[in-house]
Amino acid sequence: MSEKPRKRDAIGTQERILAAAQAEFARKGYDGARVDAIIVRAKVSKNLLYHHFRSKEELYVKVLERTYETMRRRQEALPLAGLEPVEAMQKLCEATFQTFIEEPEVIIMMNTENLHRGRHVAKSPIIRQLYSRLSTTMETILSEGEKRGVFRSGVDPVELYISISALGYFYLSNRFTLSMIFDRDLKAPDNLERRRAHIVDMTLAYLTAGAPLGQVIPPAPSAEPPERPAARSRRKA
Amino acid sequence: MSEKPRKRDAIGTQERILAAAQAEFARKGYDGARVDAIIVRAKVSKNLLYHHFRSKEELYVKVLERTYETMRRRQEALPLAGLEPVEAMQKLCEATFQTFIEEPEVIIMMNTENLHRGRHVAKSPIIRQLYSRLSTTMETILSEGEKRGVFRSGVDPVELYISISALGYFYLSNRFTLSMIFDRDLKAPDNLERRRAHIVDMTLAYLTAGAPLGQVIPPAPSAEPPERPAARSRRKA
Amino acid sequence: MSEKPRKRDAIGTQERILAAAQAEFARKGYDGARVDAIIVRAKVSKNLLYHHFRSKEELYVKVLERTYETMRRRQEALPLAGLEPVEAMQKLCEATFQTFIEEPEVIIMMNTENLHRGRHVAKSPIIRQLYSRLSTTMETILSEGEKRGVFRSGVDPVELYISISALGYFYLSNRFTLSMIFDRDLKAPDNLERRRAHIVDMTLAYLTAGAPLGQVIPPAPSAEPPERPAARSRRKA
Amino acid sequence: MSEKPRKRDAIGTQERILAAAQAEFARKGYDGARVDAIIVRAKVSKNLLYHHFRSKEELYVKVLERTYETMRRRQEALPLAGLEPVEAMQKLCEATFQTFIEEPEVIIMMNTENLHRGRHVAKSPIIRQLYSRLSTTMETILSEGEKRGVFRSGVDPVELYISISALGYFYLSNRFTLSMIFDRDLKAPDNLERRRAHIVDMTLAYLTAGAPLGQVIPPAPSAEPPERPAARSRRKA
DNA sequence: GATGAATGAGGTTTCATTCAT
DNA sequence: TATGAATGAAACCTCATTCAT
Repeated sequence: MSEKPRKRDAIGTQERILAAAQAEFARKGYDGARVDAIIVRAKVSKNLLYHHFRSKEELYVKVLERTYETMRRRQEALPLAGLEPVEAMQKLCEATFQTFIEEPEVIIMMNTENLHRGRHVAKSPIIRQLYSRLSTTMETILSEGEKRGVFRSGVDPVELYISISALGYFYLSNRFTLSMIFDRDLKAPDNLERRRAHIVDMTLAYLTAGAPLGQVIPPAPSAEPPERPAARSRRKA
Repeated sequence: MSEKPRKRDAIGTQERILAAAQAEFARKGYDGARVDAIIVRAKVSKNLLYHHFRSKEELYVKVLERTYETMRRRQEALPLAGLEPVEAMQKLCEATFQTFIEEPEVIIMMNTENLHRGRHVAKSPIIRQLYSRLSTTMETILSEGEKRGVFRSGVDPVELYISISALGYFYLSNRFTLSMIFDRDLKAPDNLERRRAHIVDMTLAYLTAGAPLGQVIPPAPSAEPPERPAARSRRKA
Repeated sequence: MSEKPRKRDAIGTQERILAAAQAEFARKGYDGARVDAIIVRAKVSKNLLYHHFRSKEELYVKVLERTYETMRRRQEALPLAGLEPVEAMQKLCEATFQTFIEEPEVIIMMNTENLHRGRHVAKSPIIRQLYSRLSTTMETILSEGEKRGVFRSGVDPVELYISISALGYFYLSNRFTLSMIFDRDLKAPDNLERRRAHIVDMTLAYLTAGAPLGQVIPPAPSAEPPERPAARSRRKA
Repeated sequence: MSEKPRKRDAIGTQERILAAAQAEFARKGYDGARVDAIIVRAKVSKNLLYHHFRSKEELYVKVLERTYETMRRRQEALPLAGLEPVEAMQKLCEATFQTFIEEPEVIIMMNTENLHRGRHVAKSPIIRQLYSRLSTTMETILSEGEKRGVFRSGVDPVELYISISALGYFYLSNRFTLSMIFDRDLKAPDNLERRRAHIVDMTLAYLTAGAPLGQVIPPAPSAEPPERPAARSRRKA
């Protein structure tokens, strides 16, 4: 990041271009992004960009793949093994939200891709892999919770995953209009904290409602949300 | 709507332009939209468009306001008065989801506006009004539920509203990438039905968890989701 | 040509662009031609060119069609009716050569089109028409000559037409390299004159060889080659 | 030709580059040719190409010289000595046509060079040589024919050479547009055969017309046109 | 009021060529 | 020597907007 660009360093150059492209696409979307802005940011000449990437679209696809790769990496890095189902689910919710907070390009890249009706993901084989590992994780937690009687049965893991993502993603992706409507700065640390708790709350309430062992007391938030300064609970028991 | 365009019919012309613009913006976003495509769709001359709207941006803002107006209208049309809190909340969830299904431009307009960091909503006074009425509705239902002991207390209506929206909005807005990842056609009628129920389920589970009267049995879906054929329950007690 | 461009004169503008494009394409071929050079010559802005013609290629096709149209017009303008076969054939040869001299863009446009393997002519319906009229003319002359016993029989009109064209076209199209090789300025008036006579000579020698009435004495060149100062005969009887 | 490229084999490398360049220039002309396409075809690095040839233009000139050299070689290889004038002339016509058929790059290289108004030939001393030998051949045949009374006198050898070339060159160089216009595949073997005979026919008709011994019976085509199956006469006496 | 010709600025892409490694 | 990264210049094309008719 702080290394000065070396000459004739193809990999480094490509990295710089990709980083610049990611920043630009994540600020402006595909159509709003400007190749000129990317080359300025990457400190390369226009032709060099086209030497490494055939077109704006190819560059965009590469950035998109990187975005999915980022998400996959974070999901795989989640240490859930050995946790109780409730705690594991809580950590999963928090980590999902945290990813959207810390990798804001994810949201715009996905919005952009969906604006284009998934045209590019459809072609990229890399992306399908994303869910394979996640799916296993999710199913393990759910079946363990069910076995122990703390989760209801019959939960559709896909619906649940979509919901967990939705609760954090939408909050962040639409924060500008929502902030206007509700006159509340959704990015303020306190509000992020509250949202994090709310997401966990809704998810666990859903999973434990009607479970054999009945409603669990929602746990306190995990002591340290990943990679962020300590958060304080505002939750009542 | 079916009247043929008359000359000197400024309102009709403006309407046609707005409708065309909405269609174009809702397909391509702001940057992807083309003024030329709008005039072709609206069957007007370029000059006429610029006569009625000063610029692409102003036209976009007008469409954006229309979008919010649509949402406001639908919210006001919701007949919730006199319903029990649980049923009212259920209907509110379903109606919210239904709006996103039936007015798909809402999603892209809002994504686009948030891509632009809410630059335009900020300037438009019309938009702030959206929540005023909704807020009252929501608070009425929540306090009534609390009073009757069927909802927990201390629910933040803003968080809840965001969540209810999120659960439907994200599902639809990201359906292209999600469909790829999960290999499931999220727009298929059956899947929409399941999603509708899931949203109600999560919302009510959250509200009733820890409520004095304990977990309520989630009600069957409302007999007729707005403008759609009857839906059947797939839920277990 | 000497009119100054009027504003908002679509036809005039298109004409100016086409004329400029013809000049540029006829100087440089398709790949060597520069859109920038065309707009400078036509005194229009780049965007205006693209307003009237969708692309460089479409512009090229339009010029190509014009070229064929020019040839067709000249062929139809040929007053051959009522002439003796020998004289008619002589005039046809001379007129063909004269066309290549006076419309030099014809040669480069056709060379260019053939360099591109006829990709554009293939798509243009206009061009096939070229031969229909010519074919009739040619067959009339040939059969009349045969009937009168001055031309041999069994002449293939297509081969003959190709030959008549070839004798003038190649001389002009390859005049730069030929001039080098032979150290003779092929465009000099005297040399053009000699060539014109040679073409007539070869053609008539071919047609009259073995004809019933035997070898005719080649006639003196027509008094006035179309639009050119009088030519003198250098031929021996 | 079938040797695999060795390192340090400058000649082989140069040859490969030239062959690739010839193929590329002969397909696309000078402006349409791409240096990148040449290096890919030649399987050399960009630097190597520029090491051996200073520029695209120099490379083009080298290819052009090769093209002329090819023609010169073929002309010198023609075994005309000892033949009767009529037969010699027939063989010369056929060989000329055959060269254009078998070395198709000749046509595009010359068209290209003439498109550029002979700029490069002008500088190259090699090219002037082309005609020196040809000239002798031609004059020998003509004077012998004249002496024997089978050819007319006063024939301009330059005009005649241009005509003989023209009759074959134009037929092939413009075959795409001509094929369209006449709806006849000019490259089909039968049509090539007819053309070959037609060229001989026209040439001999011209030379023998008005010769002291009168019109000769055009001879049957030479038994074996170079590298092609026997051709049959279609001519009537 | 309606048409579409005209424009300036800027978009993406290409090409021959050079040069560090 | 061989590779392919790097470059400057310029290519074709697009877009929102204005303005004569």
